Amino acid sequence: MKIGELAKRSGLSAYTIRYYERIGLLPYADRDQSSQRDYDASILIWIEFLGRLRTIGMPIRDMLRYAALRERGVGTEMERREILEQHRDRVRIHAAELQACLLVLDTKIAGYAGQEQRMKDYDTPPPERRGKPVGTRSARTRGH
Amino acid sequence: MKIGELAKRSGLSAYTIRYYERIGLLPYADRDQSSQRDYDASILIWIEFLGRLRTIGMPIRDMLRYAALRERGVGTEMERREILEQHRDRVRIHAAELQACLLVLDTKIAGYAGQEQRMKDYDTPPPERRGKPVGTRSARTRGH
DNA sequence: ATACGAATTAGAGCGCACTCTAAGTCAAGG
DNA sequence: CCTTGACTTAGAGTGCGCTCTAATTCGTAT
Repeated sequence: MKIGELAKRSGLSAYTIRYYERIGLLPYADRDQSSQRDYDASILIWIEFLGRLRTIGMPIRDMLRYAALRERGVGTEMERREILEQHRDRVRIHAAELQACLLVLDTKIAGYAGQEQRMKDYDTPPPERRGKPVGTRSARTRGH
Repeated sequence: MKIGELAKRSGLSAYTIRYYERIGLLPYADRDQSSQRDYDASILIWIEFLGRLRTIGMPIRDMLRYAALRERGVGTEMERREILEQHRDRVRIHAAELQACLLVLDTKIAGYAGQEQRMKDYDTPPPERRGKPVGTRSARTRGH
């Protein structure tokens, strides 16, 4: 399979595939006689897995650590598991924050819906409106 | 309240507060005689709300649309609600994808856990290992 | 008086994850 | 033969959301 075909099948662009190879997320691909990459379908499983890591927001630097361990193969299972577990736990926390925010948002939307035509300059309708310890972002998101 | 105090209370850095004002996310703040920003505590409610939008991953350009409508005040409720609803729906979809990925990840982690010392070069342990339509990222994430 | 800390501005820089350009090679079809 | 289109490389550019620098001005404490 050449890169165009892999791009179609994986959903990544050819640019991204080359980029991933460059940085080490994808293993260096064999080239044919005219130095074009020739892929085995098995790479799709790895790309699919990477896609999942991306969906859950794992930074590329962590995927790289994982990819490096995977290349080393046997004996690296524990470390790989740890990477996965750590990120999973971060995601669970983030997902909970997300749900909390969605809940508040729904209340606000309901507020707007219940107002239809009227409403003054209130930006925060009926419910909620104490407010003291402000701030919602998670530790890993904040940079300082 | 000066910017340092607001920074502490809001969790944003002073840099970020100035940046938000610059781009229009925060209203232009009154300055005192020595042109230092002087904030009213009420701004915290707005910042808290922005924090929530950020937590749910709303891009700044959408927050800006919302902020502009809010500045215009009365008569913009419907549009504001639409912005919120649209993003909420996107987030719900993303959250579902997240859950699906977490599930698969948990299976994989369990696989590693159940292997402890052994395991060959399998990167994808016991369960799963068909694989055909690859690709997990959501429409808004993909750029092509 | 002066030193300190906290603020101001314009604008540069950063980290991330791509995304694209330019210039060139190559195989297959008309 | 020659065009077409898919590929190759190195490296530049993009969009996002901050984050920081430099130079300067204040108000306050010693």
